[in-house]
Amino acid sequence: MSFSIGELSRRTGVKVPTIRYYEEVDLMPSPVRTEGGQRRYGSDEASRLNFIRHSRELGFDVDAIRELLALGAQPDRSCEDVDRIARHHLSEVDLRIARLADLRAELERMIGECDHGRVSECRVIETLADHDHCVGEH
Amino acid sequence: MSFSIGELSRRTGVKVPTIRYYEEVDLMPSPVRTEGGQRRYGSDEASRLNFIRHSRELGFDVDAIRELLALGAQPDRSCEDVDRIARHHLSEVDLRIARLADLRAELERMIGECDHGRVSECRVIETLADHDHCVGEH
DNA sequence: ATAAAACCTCAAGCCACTAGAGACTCAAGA
DNA sequence: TCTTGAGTCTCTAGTGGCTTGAGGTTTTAT
Repeated sequence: MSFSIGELSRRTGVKVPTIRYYEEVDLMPSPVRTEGGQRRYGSDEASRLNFIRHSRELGFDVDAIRELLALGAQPDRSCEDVDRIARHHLSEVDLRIARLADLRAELERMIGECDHGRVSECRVIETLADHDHCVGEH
Repeated sequence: MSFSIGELSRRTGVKVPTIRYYEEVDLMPSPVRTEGGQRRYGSDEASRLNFIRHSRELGFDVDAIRELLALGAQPDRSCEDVDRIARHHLSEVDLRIARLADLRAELERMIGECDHGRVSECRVIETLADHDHCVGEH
């Protein structure tokens, strides 16, 4: 019923030092301790940690997760705010994708222009040196 | 012919503390100083800094830029290595785009399933809590 | 009883900067 | 020439989300 931090780590896939870090930044509560001072966890903590891990995998930052956890603890509340946080995050992900796509295009164009000759006439180096060679903006 | 760090900043769009930081990590050489100890730059430094800025905008990390700068300084050399660095970076960008796209799909699905009722039956919260609700892997 | 594995705390490191404090220098105008 | 104020200097610390390591203690299995 009660297990160590190593076992919690195995169950959730979150590394031991990371669990301690989450405790430090108050994402995880301070657990009970054995007489010798070691942490002992139960299934509630495992669920919470799974929630955190999954949220992190989806790219939510620690502040957003804190908010989501707080909202999750109020079951009767409307889930409007949850939706808002998720949508906000989605729009940020969209932005990052768009920026990366631009960048990718620029990189590919740059690489495509290289004739594999000498550095002195390398278009990659030239493009990096002079922003004016670029097609889009970044 | 010789200008201050603020002027260099204006010409390149790189912030003053960032220029000093680049000097510290040896991306930029230590410039000459006035008697009073202020940095003075010339157009070579401005070109180099433009190269750095543009490379950073394209997402190259500091180590890659150091390599590119070193290669750029050897004009007679084949630009094979330049190509390799750029292609390597392109493939990493592709990876990031792919991961973000997966994530985006997951987020959108999650948001789409929310009926805007109470938190207790919120699919967003549920999905975050339980990885098994997910379609792909991450 | 002992040995090994797991655990503890605390501090520092990572990346690429950014911010702020407190002191100094420089260029332009009076 | 003097003054003013904008710009510059160094140094330290902070950011996010951890990771790594040292040096010591506890737990567990034999």
